[in-house]
Formats: sequence, C-alpha cells, structure tokens
Amino acid sequence: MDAVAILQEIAPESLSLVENRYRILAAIHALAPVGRRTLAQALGQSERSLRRELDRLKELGLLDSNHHGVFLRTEGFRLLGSLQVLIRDSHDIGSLERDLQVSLGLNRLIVVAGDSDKDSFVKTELAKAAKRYLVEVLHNGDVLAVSGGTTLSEVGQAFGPGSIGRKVTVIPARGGLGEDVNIQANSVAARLAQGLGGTYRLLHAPDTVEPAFLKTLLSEPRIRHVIALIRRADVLLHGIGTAEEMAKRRGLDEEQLMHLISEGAVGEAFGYYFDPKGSIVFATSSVGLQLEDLARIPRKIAVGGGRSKAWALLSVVSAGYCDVCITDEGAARRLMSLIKKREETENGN
Amino acid sequence: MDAVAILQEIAPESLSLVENRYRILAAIHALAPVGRRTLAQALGQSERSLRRELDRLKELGLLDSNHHGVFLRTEGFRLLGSLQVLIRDSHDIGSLERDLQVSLGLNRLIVVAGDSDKDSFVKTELAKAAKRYLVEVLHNGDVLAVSGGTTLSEVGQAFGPGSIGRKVTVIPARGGLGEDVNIQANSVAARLAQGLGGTYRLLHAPDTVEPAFLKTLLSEPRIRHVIALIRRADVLLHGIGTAEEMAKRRGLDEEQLMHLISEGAVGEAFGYYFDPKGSIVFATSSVGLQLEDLARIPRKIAVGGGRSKAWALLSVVSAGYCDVCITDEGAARRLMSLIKKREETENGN
DNA sequence: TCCCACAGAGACCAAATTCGTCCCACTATG
DNA sequence: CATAGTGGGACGAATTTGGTCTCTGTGGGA
Repeated sequence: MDAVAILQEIAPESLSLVENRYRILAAIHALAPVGRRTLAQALGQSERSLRRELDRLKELGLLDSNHHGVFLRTEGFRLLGSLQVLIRDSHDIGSLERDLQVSLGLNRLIVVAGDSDKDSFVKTELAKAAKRYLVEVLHNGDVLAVSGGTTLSEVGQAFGPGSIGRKVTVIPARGGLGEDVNIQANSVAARLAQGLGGTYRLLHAPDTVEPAFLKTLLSEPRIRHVIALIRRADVLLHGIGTAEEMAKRRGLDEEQLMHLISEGAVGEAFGYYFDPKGSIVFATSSVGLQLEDLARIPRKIAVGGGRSKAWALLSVVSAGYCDVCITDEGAARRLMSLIKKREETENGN
Repeated sequence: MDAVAILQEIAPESLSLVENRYRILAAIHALAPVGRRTLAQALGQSERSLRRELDRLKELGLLDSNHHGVFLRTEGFRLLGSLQVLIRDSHDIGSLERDLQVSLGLNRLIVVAGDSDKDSFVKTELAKAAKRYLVEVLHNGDVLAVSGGTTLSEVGQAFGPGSIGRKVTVIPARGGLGEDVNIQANSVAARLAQGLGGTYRLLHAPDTVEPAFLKTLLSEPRIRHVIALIRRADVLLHGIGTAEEMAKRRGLDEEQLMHLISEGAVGEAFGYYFDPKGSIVFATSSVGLQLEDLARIPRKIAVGGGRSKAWALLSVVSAGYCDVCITDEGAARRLMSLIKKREETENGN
C-alpha cells in the first residue's frame, strides 16, 4: 500500500496541510522574492494564516526572508520537485490522465496538478510540461507552427535563456491579434526558436482579414513563404481559448458575441469557434493556418488549463482537430465530469 | 525521494499525528473492546484528547464503538498493518537494525517499532516478530529450549489457537520461578509446542536449588532426560531481565540485591547475572541450562524490549552468549546511545 | 434478581491557539 | 525625497483544544 494512500486513510487533514504548503512553496518559487501580503492575495488566503505557515516553513529551513520578501532556500527548491510527484500521486493524476485520454480519443494527454484559475504558477507548470513534450517530439529540421496567447507565451518563457540545440523552424500559425506584443504568435515563435536553438519566420499580417484584402496579402512573397511553411508543418502547437475571451480579444462587440454564444460557441482555437460537440460555428477569415491544412499536420498539440476552460477544451478536442492535449487538473476534472454527464444523458435516451 | 522523507521535511507534525493514531489503533487492536478511559490510561494520554482522535478515526471508518467499548473495523485492521511498515520507515528502523547488528556483532538483530515500556502492545509485536523468526529457523525434529518470563509467555500467545505443523520438541531451559504459572518456562514450552505443532517435556524442578539437593534431583530419570535434551538443543529462546527485576522475582532480599548491584549486575539471562561488559557477577545454582551448554547450541535467541532493558540487553549481548536478538525501538535506541558513549570514553583514553 | 463497574455521550469552563487587523520601522527604487 | 513594498510586532476576538464532571445505559457477577 502506498504511503500516500495510507495517509489519505488515516490522516487526510495532513495531506491537505502538505498540499497547502506545496502551493505556498510553488507560489513563492514563481514570485520570489515576494511579500506576505502579495503572496496571500495570490494564494487567496488570509495574511495571518499564511504568516503562520511561512513561519513554520522558515523553521523547517525551506525558505528564508529578507527585506525583499520571502524566497526559497535550496532545500525548499529541492523539496518542491519531490512534492510535485507526491501531489500527483495523492490526486491520482496518473489514472485521470489515462481515463481521460481514452474518453477523448487522444494519442496523448498530459495533466499537471493544480488549477490555473486558482494558482497562476500552475500555468508555469503547464508551460514546462509543454516544453518537455516539445523537446521529446521535435527533431532537427522540423517545422513547428505556433499560435499566440498567454499560455503559449508562457511556453516560450519556460525555455530558459540558453538554447537546447534543436534545429527547427518555428513559424506563427496565425496573424497578429490584440495589443499585447508578448502574446502574439510572432513573439511566441521567436521566443520558442531561440529556446529550441532554431530559426523563425514572422507573419506580418493581422489575424482577421477582410476577404477582399486576402488576395492582396497573399501576393506578398514573404507572407506566401510563411504560409507555405505552415502547410507543411510537422508540429502544430496551439492554445485554447473560451469563446467569450477570444471574441473580446478580437474586439467583437456585444451583439456579435451574443450571436456567437447563441450559436453554442464555447471554445476557440486558431481562429475557429467550436460548439461543445466540436462543430465549427464561426470561422474568422484570415491568412495563416486553414482548417484544411490540419489534416496534413501529423502532430497537433493543444495547450490550455484552468477549470474555466473545460468547455473550450471539450469543444476543440471533440472536433478531433488535435491529437495531443496538455492541460491541468482543474480543467481535466471538470472535463471528466462533463463527459460523464454527457454519457449519462445519452444513455438516458 | 521517499514520501515519508518528504513529509518529514515539509510537515513533520503530520507524521507525529499519524504516529499517534497508529498507537491508538494498535492499542485498540490489543485491548478491544476497550473503553476510552482504560485506553487513555494505557496510552498515557488524557481522556479528552484521546476522545477527539477516536471521533476522527470513527469518522474515517477505521473503528467503531458499542457499549462494550471501541474496536477496530476491518478497514482499521488492514490499515494497521500498512501503518506498521510506514512507521518503521519513518523511524528508519532498518538502518538502526543494521548499525546495531554490526556494533553488537550479532548474526541477526530484529527491531520492532515502539517501546514496550510505554506501550504494552509493543510487547505483542515483539512476540510476533519472535514467532516469525522461530517459524523461519525451526525445522522438523529440532529441539527448542525456552526460558520463562512475561516476554516469552507473550511469544507463546503470539501463536494462535491452531498449530503450524512444525514437528519440534520444546523443553524448558530452566526450572520453576515465582508464583505466576503463566510465565513459567514449563508453561511457555507447552504453549509453544502447541503453537508449533510439536511436543514438549516438563522440567519438574525449581529454578534455584541448594547445591546439596542437586544430586538428588539429577537422580530423577525424567529430569535427567530433559537436561540431556537441553544439552543437545538446536535453538535456545530466552528472555532478558534487568538484574533488579529478576532478583526480586527470585525473592532475593534487599541486602543480596544491593550486593548484586554493587558488583555491577545489570542484566540477567537463564539464571546468570551480567555486568555491562558481559562478565558474570553471579550465577544461580540450578538444574537446567548451564553456561558450558551454550557453546553446543547453534542458535541462541534473546528476546526483550523496552527502554528500561537497554542495560540488561547490553550486558547479555556483550557476553557473546547469544547471536540473535529480538528487541524494540525503545531498547535499541538507548542501546545505540550507550554504545556510542562507551566508544567515546574508550577513544577518550 | 439486584447491584455495581464500566461503557459512551454530553456539558461546561479554563487554557491555548489561531485569526483578523492594525501599526511601525526599514529600504530599495524612481 | 516620496512612495510602495517589505518583515515584524501587537492585541483583542474567535475558535479550538483540554480537563473534569455528570448522566444514562448495560452487562456480568453475586
């Protein structure tokens, strides 16, 4: 019998204690050096109770503090890694992964512990998992197409300052969107290329294009070059958004958004809006990756986490347009219950 | 990194919680059905704080209660076994065993978790360990000589009502001593023989005999028969007592006891009193096992636990008259520190 | 048949701990 | 030099924990 299972049976409260301390350590690791108040806010705990835990952890020699704030000691950092697998164990994420992978019919599903909605550092873990997977599957000479978004941007940052010497070509799958430069597909492509040790191309085009201008854009040689690369990409790495969030980022007004939602759109990926069953309810007219290109790409990886994105994940995955999914526990558990409910109602009929 | 080690680092208090609950479960298992007050006394805890733990454990479905008292549910019993190895792990008893075995120059040292002085149920665990070892080493046709004492009596009780079909001959190593029939070597021999599935012989003689009467006793054919068996015993299983305790049990008066102690006696085994270095400071004149018989016996097992018996264990083991020792953590740790101190003073010279 | 010892459950008050919420001195940073 | 952020301290309220007593029920022994 596993030690964690025993603990679960005889002293479950001790496991929640450990879990909370893990969250604290992880948050500190992400934010260090950070003050009590900021940390308390990030963790959604009261300052006082957090302080007590911090004092204990300090006693245990896992962290230390100075006038900049608290930060992990090397012992704490070491422990953080061990804790991660412990938490995975205690949450039984392994079987969650397996079950959900089968239910969704994916080639591969990776779930990291935690919920991005509750803890921002989980997004970093998600990004690290994506990085590991990329490193695993990419070969020299491969073409990697990437989308934009906050999650993808994190994936880029998960690569440290150095490079790992993987000679790949990274290209943006879609055009520019919104105002934040850091989350543009172009930026992500550049960052990933640097981290991987490869080269990148930029797609100088907006994400949404009036059909009338498409032709003009496509006449541009450099754009056509990138688009040709997209069509023969070996790996596609894209984020997943809720319909609402992406509609707002695209600057759709209230009326258009209402229309989208009334059509049943819950998720978005590479410019397409999906309903829960995976049907496309709206497609942005754009240069870059088109739906028909997907079939040619052998490996399509979706990355996205947080309980709030469960519906979006469900819609995109149901479409069958991706075969690898990297998400977090919050989303995965919600997804699981959604699927169960769906099956129940289907059996009910 | 082991889960227990992680817990130790990040939440040591949770481990003491688990340990306490283990003690409670173990005590209940030994005493069930038992009332709160009796249990609190057995564990040396206040009734109130024990009640809280009992309520929690009841919530967890590990135990239940009726008007007879509390008792383990099957889940609790299952968990008890798993907990035992967990506690062993967390106390690092494996390395304690190894280190001490080397320090004492034993062929085999077995340490069970806990301290017989503090928890009576540890004695039961000690007995179970002794039973397991006996079952491991005894073969059909072997002759097993046993001493008396409370610990040995427990070993006998560790065998259930059935027998395990080991055709051995069990004999008492020494004569009768004191008033309690259950802890006589004769009783232990009978009980063990029944548990093992073998036969036994009784030694109808007192433990201490005036030298003048020895000859008379030895002329008795049945006594001579048993003594002959003792001399060719394959395994000797004996308890270990503190000098004081055994002197009292033998009815020595205050003066004789003071004399023994002034001579440095700290431990007793099969009628011989040893000082800390293992020298014999006093020997009872007796029928039964003699010192010179020991060399002929290939396997000599000493059983005894409790922090208070550390000195006694040290003295008996130092003598080199036993090669296997089964004890508990309380005694073992104390023993370890005694040995370390001794080494330090030796190095100091 | 009765009685008593021991069982669990409940109650109540004191002590300890935890928690929320301030304030304060300090220090990098702009 | 102002400011925003830091750790640390303080203090009363709230909660939890601990100690002790009582009550009722029950089963075993006289």
